[in-house]
Amino acid sequence: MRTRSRPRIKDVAELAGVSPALVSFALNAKPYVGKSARERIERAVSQLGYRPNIVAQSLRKRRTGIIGLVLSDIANPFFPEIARGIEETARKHGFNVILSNTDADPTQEKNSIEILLSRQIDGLIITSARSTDNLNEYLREDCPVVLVNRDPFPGMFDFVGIDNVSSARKAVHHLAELGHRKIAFVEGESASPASFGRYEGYKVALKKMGISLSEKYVRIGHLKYEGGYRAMNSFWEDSSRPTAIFCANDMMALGVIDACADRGIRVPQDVAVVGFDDMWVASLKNVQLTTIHQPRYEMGAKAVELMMERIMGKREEIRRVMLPAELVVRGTCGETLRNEVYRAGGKDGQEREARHDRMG
Amino acid sequence: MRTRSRPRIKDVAELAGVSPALVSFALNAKPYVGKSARERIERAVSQLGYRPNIVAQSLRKRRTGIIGLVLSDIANPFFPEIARGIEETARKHGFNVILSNTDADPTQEKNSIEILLSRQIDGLIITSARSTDNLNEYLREDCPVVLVNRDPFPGMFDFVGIDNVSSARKAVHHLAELGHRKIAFVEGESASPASFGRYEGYKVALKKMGISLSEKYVRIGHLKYEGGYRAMNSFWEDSSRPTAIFCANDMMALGVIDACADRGIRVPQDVAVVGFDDMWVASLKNVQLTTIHQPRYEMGAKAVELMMERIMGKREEIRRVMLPAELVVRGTCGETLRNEVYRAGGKDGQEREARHDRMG
DNA sequence: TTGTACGCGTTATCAA
DNA sequence: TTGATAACGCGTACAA
Repeated sequence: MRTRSRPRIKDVAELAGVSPALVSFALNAKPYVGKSARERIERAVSQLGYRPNIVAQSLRKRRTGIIGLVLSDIANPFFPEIARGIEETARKHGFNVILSNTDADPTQEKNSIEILLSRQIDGLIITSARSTDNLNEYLREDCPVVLVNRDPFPGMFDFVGIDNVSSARKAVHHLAELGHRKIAFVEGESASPASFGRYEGYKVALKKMGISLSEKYVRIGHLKYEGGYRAMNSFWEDSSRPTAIFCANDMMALGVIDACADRGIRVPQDVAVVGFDDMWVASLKNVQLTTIHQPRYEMGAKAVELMMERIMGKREEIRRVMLPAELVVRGTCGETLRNEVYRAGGKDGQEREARHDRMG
Repeated sequence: MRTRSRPRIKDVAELAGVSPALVSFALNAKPYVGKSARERIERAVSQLGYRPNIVAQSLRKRRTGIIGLVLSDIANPFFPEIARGIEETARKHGFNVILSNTDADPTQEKNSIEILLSRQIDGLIITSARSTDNLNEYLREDCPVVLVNRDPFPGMFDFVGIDNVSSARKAVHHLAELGHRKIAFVEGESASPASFGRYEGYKVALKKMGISLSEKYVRIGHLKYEGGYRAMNSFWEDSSRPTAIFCANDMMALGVIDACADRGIRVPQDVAVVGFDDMWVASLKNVQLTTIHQPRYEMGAKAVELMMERIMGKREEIRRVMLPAELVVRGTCGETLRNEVYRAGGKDGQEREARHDRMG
């Protein structure tokens, strides 16, 4: 049995003996509302349990207070922390977030974005866009767009990410300094500018260390666990056996490590492995993956900050924000087993703790 | 420079030489719209790039097509797959999802729900509600509620979850069958009915196997990694050394395992460990955690199905749906190292693969 | 097939 | 300064 429909502003106005407009003014803390009227209105509001209808507000104000978040799959461990940063920061600014998964399907992505625009969202955040996406279409839309993690069309949209080239360079440089000369690379996917940047960094580091680049040490793993697993097997079967493997993400590194386990190859004694992302699994004692830490929460939070500047009309020019990404040395690169180097304090500390929390 | 504001239905009507009402009929595939008019309308729509304003639609139709999803923290590895199941299924039904994190803070939760109700959401899904939450308040609201994972007030709301008692019983029974008599339990938190159910199952299994319950084998780990870590240390320091440890979730099991690693205790040779949830980490070769598989994607999907029945007014009575949760035997319980038992095929297969995917 | 009221607040105009 | 009235945002539903 449904209860009576929700009270409207008119009901409040009648109960308080004023006009609806005055109720609106009072609720929006506008000036020029008499004290006695204000009090009667407040009483009426709480008596009726009145809550303004945000849909009606949105229609009139031409602002919904909703940000659309488009990503391929929230169940992919890379995204949840970004989403967290986005949602929490948006909420602090009085915005809500609509989540939309695209399965990395361009058609699906287009559909999602169309619907979000129909919903009159105030801003659109797209994470891990690919160069094959037709984002140009949305340039003309009256809705600010911020990209996170990947920037397939640099200079066209606001962007938050990290410097993939220099981060990858750091990782490979570290391996080289440990004495490795046969350093392999497991690439992600070609449509990902992030993955491509990491390949660049790999090449730059090799060059700087005087190591010649060889195709036989490069595989594509499509950013997936299975891809890393296959890449590792492929290295061994081709007898192109590297002593170190740098992977464009942690997922592939885990695949590499598991392939090693199946073949009885010891990590790091026989092969050093380095990943990229610093998923929370990486810090488990049974994993101890050396990797590049991506500040995912902060990426999300910063994306919303950029979005707010746009929504408030405070900025016109495109901004590209690069957050620091640091090498986290753990066990799999063979230097210091079970030694974890983290920069201390700050938001990052909180974040780490939150990661190990879970409700059952 | 903003482009012209988006076209309205009036613009389409004028261009097509018909009334706005007819455009509305045509777009909503209502019958009795003349062929020529229909064609002119379609042309006008595509020429102007018209998209109906869903906010206006929502106001008039008294339906927003939005489902609110309230959870403590999307970055907590337990939730993303549930969220995925919810979002994907909702999308298939033409609904969008607003995501709201509460940090398990009742005040924050209340705020979130109030705002969602103000947004006139058509349904509310709450995952991992606690007995301390004041959900009763929302019973009177004109908005269907479905709970997922935890059901603090059985019979008051629709619910989707698993049978925690029998699942836990299965896990403990398995350990007992392997010969263990000193089986410890690391509990989650008292406000969680799910965690409580697992404790019940633990006790039932012990009784059935003729093992007496002892307080010294029970600890509280608050569902966190650190809690599991501390619990394990506590067992050893108290000299109350169990030969097997059943944890109310995987996160705590990982903490237990890491504590073992730090103390040189071998898993499973010295201590068998069993978790609960089957997070994707559990299947890594370096983890191999025996655990109870929770069909999280399906829980989310089913929650939306229940919600749709409510929204369509097809059902009045409360439903409690219990999905099957199975024991997945891996390495940490010592029976069969590196043997993974999964039921084959079905949605679950897809899900597993998706889990190992990630965009970089 | 069209005119018009309506959903529910906000904002501009006007009156006291 | 304080308040009321009416138009408006944009589609939809119903009577005509």
